[in-house]
Amino acid sequence: MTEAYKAEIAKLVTEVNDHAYRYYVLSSPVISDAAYDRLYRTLEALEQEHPEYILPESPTQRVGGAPLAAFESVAHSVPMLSLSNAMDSAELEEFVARTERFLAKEGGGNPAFSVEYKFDGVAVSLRYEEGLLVQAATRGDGSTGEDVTQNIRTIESIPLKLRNVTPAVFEVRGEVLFLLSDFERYNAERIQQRLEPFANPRNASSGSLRQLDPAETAKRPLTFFAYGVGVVDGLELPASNIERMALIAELGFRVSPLLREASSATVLKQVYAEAEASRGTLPFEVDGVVVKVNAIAQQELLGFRQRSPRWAIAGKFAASEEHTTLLDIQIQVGRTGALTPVAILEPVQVGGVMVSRATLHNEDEIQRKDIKIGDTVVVKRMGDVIPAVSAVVTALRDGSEKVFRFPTNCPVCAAPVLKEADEAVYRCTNRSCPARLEQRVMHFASRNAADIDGLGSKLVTLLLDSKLITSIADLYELRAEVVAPLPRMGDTSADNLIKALEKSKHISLSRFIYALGIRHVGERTAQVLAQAFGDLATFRKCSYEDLLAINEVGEGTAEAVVTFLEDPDEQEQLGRLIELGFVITHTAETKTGDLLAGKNFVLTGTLETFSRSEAKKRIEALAGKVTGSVSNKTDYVVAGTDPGSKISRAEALGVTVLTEQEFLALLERE
DNA sequence: ATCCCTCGAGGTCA
DNA sequence: CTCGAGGGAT
Repeated sequence: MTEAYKAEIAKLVTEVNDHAYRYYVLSSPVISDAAYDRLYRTLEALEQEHPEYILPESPTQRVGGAPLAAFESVAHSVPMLSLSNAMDSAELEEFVARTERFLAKEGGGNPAFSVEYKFDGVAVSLRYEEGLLVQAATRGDGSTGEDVTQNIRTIESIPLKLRNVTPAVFEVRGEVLFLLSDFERYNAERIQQRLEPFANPRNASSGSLRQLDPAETAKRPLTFFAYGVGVVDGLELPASNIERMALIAELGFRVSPLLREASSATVLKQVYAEAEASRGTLPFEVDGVVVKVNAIAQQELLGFRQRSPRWAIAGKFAASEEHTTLLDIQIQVGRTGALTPVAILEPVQVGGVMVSRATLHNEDEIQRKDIKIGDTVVVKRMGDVIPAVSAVVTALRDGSEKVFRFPTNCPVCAAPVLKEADEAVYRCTNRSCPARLEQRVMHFASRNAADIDGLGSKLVTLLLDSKLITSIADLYELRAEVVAPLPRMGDTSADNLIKALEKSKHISLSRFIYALGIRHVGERTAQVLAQAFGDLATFRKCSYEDLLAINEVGEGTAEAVVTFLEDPDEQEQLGRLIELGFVITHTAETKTGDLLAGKNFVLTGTLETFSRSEAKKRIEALAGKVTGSVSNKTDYVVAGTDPGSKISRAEALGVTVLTEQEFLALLERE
C-alpha cells in the first residue's frame, strides 16, 4: 500500500521538476504559477507523511542543512582555467591568425570558431554522480575552490538531477549571476528592509554564494548559465563545442542564447560586433564574447599555456568611461622597489562601482598622456575591472593645473631612486627599504607562496611597526603571548597565527623559491628552478652558468637569482629559516595532488624533457598510473620521438595520444 | 618578431 | 579576483 505513495511522490517530483525546468530554464511555463504552487504543496504534504520516500532531487530539498562554520576546500580534478583577452576586433583577428598558424604547423586543418556570450558572474563547477548533484565548488585559484553545494542547491535553474541521462560522473561548469530584473527587484526589497543595496550584480552574486547560511542564499534570486564540462565519465561527448553546448542544454541547463559558428575572421568580427550592439538589450550582464575553436580535436592539438587554453579567447567589449578630477598623484613602493604613481581621483561612479584611485603605471605614461594634477581626466575600467586614467580633457584646463614631478628620492625611506637603462620604472635603491620589506613579508605569506593563514597586510604592518619582526625569519620566532596584545588580535587569533606559521613550514621547493620574492622569479620560473635543482642546498649553491643553462632562464633572471643568493643578508635569512624548522620537499607540487587520479598512462618513444622513470614519477605524484600496454582502460598514450606500435593500437582503440608538449602542459596544470 | 611571465594595481562583500 | 604594461626568453 505504501508503495503507492512512493510511486506517487516520485511522479510528483518529476512533474514539479519538469515545470520548474520549463519556468526557470526554458522561460516558457505551461501551467500557471498558482497551479505550480498547488502541485508543490501536494508533494510537500505527501513527503511530510512519508518522509522515507523523499527523493534527493525533490524540489523541496533545495534549502536544507544548517549554516556552515566555514567553507571546505575542494580540489578541481580538471583545473578551471581563465581566458586570455582580446580587447578589440583587431586582437580577435590576431587570435584567428595565430590559431590558424599553429594548426597549420601541427597539421590540424583549418579552424572554425564558436561564439557565445561571456557572462559577468561567478564561475562554479557542479558535479553530478549517477545523475544527481553531489557537489558544487567555486573557481577559487583554478585548482582549488570552495564547497558551496548547499548554496548552489537553492538555485532553481540548476537541476538537482540531470534530465534524460545518468552518467557515472558529469561535471558542468558555468556562471552564477543575477538577471538584471531580479537584481533590481531584489535591491528594491533590500532598500525597503533598510539594508544597503548592492553596488552591482557581479559582486552581489559573488557575495550571495559566499553566504554561510543557505537559507540566506535562497532569498537571493540567482540564475545559472552553463558553458562547459569538466570530468565526464559514462557519457559520450560530441566532437564540437557547439554540439556539446546543445547537449548541456538537453541535460537541463540554461546556456548562452548566443551560440554561433564563425568560419572565418570576417564572420567572427561581424558576430562580435552584433553581440556588442545587442549588449544593452540583454536580460543579464555580459562583458564580452567567448570565442572557442569549435572542433575538440583541434582544441586538443592547441593545448594550454600556464593559466589559459590556447584554443579560446575572451573578446571583451569596450568599457564605459566617465569624467572626474585628478586630485593628486601618490607614489607607492612595491616589493621589488618599483615606484608606482597612483592617481587620487574625485570619486566617480564607473560601470557600477565608485572609483577613487587608479594606476598611472609609470613616469612615461604620465608624460605620454600629459597628465597634470588638477586635470579633468577620463576614467575607465580596463576590462571592466581595474580603474585606469585613459586620457586628459585638455579643453577643460584653466591654467591652475600643476605638472607632476617624479620624486628623486624614495617617499618611504628617502634613499635615492634609480631608473635602469631601458627600463620604464624607477626603483628605490635601498635593499632594506621598509616599504619593500613590508611587501616582501606579505608576498611570502600570500596564498601561492607560504600560504600563512591570517597574516594579512594589516597584521604585517602592525608587526613591523611594533618592531616585533624586522625580517621574514622573525615571523617564526613570534610567540602567541607577544602577538595577542596587538590591536584586534586576542588569544585565539594569536594561537591561530602561530599554528598557521607552523603549518607553513612544510612547503614544496617551488613554492619556497617563489615565496622568497626574487625579482623575475614568479610562480612559473620558481617551478622551473625547483625542477632543475631538486633541493634547496643545490639551488643555493648554483652559479650564473648553471642558471643560464636552464631552458626558460635568461640573463636577467640568472643575474637576479645570483645577486639574491650572494647577498649576505639573504643568506642569513635562508639559514635561519632552515634552523627554524622549515621542511622543504622537492616532490612535484601537491596542491592538486589527485589531478590525474584514476588516469592510466602508457609511455612510448623517447621523451626529451625527462627519462621514462622520471615521467612515471611525475604521473604518480599526481595520482595517475603508468602501465605497460595499451588497453581500453588507458586514458592517455604519451608519444615521444620514435614511438612504437602502441600508437597504432591507441588509435585503433580511440585512446587520446599526447605529444610531449601536451603531456607537459597536462602536468603543469598545477 | 612573438609569445608569455612577472608585477603591481582597486573595489566589493564576507 | 582580474587586467595590462613592461620586459625576458626564444
